[in-house]
Amino acid sequence: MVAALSELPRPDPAVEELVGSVHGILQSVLHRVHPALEAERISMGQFWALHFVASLGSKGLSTVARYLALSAPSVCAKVDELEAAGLVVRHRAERDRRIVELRLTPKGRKVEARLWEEIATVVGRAADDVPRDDLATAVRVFQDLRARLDGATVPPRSGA
Amino acid sequence: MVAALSELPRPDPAVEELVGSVHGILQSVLHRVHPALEAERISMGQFWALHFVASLGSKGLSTVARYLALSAPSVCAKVDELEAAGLVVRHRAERDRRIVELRLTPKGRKVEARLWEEIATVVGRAADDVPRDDLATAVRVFQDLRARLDGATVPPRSGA
DNA sequence: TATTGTTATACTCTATAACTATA
DNA sequence: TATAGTTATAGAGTATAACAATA
Repeated sequence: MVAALSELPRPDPAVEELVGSVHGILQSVLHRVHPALEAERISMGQFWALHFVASLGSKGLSTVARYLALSAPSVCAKVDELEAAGLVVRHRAERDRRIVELRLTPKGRKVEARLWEEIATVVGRAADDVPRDDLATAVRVFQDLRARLDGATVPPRSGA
Repeated sequence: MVAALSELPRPDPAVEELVGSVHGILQSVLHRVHPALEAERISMGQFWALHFVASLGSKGLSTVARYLALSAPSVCAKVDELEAAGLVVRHRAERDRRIVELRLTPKGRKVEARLWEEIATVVGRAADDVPRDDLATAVRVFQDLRARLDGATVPPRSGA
């Protein structure tokens, strides 16, 4: 039993620290932004959908679904809600009429901007006394990591 | 309309980049770890509960709930499952018999270790060519941010 | 045939309210 | 009276399967 445990030493503590911190931060931030989301009458999931529709720029629904790591039907339902709220519009692409392109409405852009403003305030306050260089390094490291992780984008979800 | 938009400039782009990257990374990582979770027969939520039970060291259920940013009943249900799976044990504290302390079983420790090993592998692979110093800086920045954000731990959830 | 999106349906997760027991 | 935990129940969120339209 003891032997079995020693065959499973804690892996690189830096990784656990990093992932644990990341998880904790994201939770804290999103938790604090919750009131702002309620004020805009949208859910967390809708916010991230809005974010990817905005940042991917007129891509099809399934592309957005892939970035959200959600199934197409889930995203389809979310888009229904965002469309009903007047934040997003669908329209068929001409060159391939199977594809439904998504775009933010002006209202959608405003809502997204307000929410990022809120997040920036929360994070900015916490990052207040973090040296600018260190913060810039952290941003760069995370962009690199994301690029590397997204690079071999996870296949739809093949088992194991 | 244009004027209204210009009153809402994109906030500090570094913050949006950072939070966006963090969100993307966490999603990628957790998505990739999904098969390992399935192999251990536990859900993502159960994994994080396991993590906090392990890292908080014999704290009560509601403390764990606060760290998970979940309601007590939700965590209570999760602990039921973890206990049924033989990963966690409950026992009443003697000094205050209202409190239910939580601890990992040896099996729970092994499962947690294996999953962190998997996460470390995934992240480690992506972090392969990131300079060690930069990675260390990122870890430090995130620990600071988390400490700052957790510091004024979000109250139970007062509206607005 | 393969792909994009949608609809129908069931399951998991989470929360609020009400209850028990300790303090 | 207040706090820790549990039970009961309802609501979001998500997935899989089956379908429609287009390539």
